[in-house]
Amino acid sequence: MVADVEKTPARLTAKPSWLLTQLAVHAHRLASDGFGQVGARGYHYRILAALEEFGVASQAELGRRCNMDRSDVVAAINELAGQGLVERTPDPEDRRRNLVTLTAAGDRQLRRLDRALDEAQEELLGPLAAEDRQALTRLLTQLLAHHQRG
Amino acid sequence: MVADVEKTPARLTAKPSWLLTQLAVHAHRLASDGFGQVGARGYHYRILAALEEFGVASQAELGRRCNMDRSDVVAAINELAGQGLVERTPDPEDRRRNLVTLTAAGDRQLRRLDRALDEAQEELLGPLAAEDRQALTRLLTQLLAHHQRG
DNA sequence: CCGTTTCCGTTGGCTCCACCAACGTTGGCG
DNA sequence: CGCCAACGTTGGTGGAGCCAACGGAAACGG
Repeated sequence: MVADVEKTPARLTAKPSWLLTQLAVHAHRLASDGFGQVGARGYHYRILAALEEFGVASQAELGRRCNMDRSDVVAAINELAGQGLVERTPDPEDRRRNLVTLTAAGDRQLRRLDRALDEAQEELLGPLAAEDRQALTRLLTQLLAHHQRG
Repeated sequence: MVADVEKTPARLTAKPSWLLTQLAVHAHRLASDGFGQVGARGYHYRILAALEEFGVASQAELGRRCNMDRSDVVAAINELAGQGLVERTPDPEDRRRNLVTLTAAGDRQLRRLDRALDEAQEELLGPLAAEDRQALTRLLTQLLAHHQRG
């Protein structure tokens, strides 16, 4: 048993974009598993979080806040409303808009998802010291901010 | 023009997993655009890179090296072979296997993709100083290594 | 030696996330 | 008023990561 390591090409492992996307796969899997155990996905969490933090909002607003396409917001809200986690009512002051509100059940679900995500977070950062976690967060935040403008 | 910033929820922006996956979206888009201009996608690059670095390999080997599912390797190699970038021949010493070889055209394509990816890389890391790039790479590598064992 | 287990390639299917185009409705503005 | 912009909705695309199942082929164990 020579082990035959089967390493992945240096061309890949050397590129930050590879590291980033591969690690994102793990991050996504961890978060997804946590969400899945509560019967939700990423899109649902994003919307619930936005509603909790900023209150009632139109679907378009939610899309902009959560970095989601309008059409995906529609689908996600259909599902959330179907579970009674969210209410969709026409805006009397602008009949183009729908006002989306967080229900009490939605708030409870959000808290469950928060717990699940926190666990995923711990597992993701696993071996990193607090100092390293902070450095990583800083660098990622900096880069993300840059790419959201340009 | 009040700008109406429409910030994204702190619940999201505070989590490394959010930063990671969102930034990965940008990274993926940059790389994908580059690849697309040469008529390829990520899976193609991975396989060409593995072949160049380690030489002839079976499909299963390629899958393990590039972190791809066997079935996805099949599809990617169909496409690469269709473009003459790769050759698939049965292994005379193990009739279960196919041996995949990089052609001269494949090698040229790989170099084109390398250039495209290097540009994407530059754009991705944009505002980061060399020191920060190094730190980021180190942290990501460390985390990725951890998650590929467990 | 034969049966079981493992490996390989292939087909077909699924989910999530990110997008895009088009349409009808509605508001706002020149 | 007429035009344009915004909104919600429908329907569709594509990449990437998976999983289940199959038949053929090799390896292994009794």
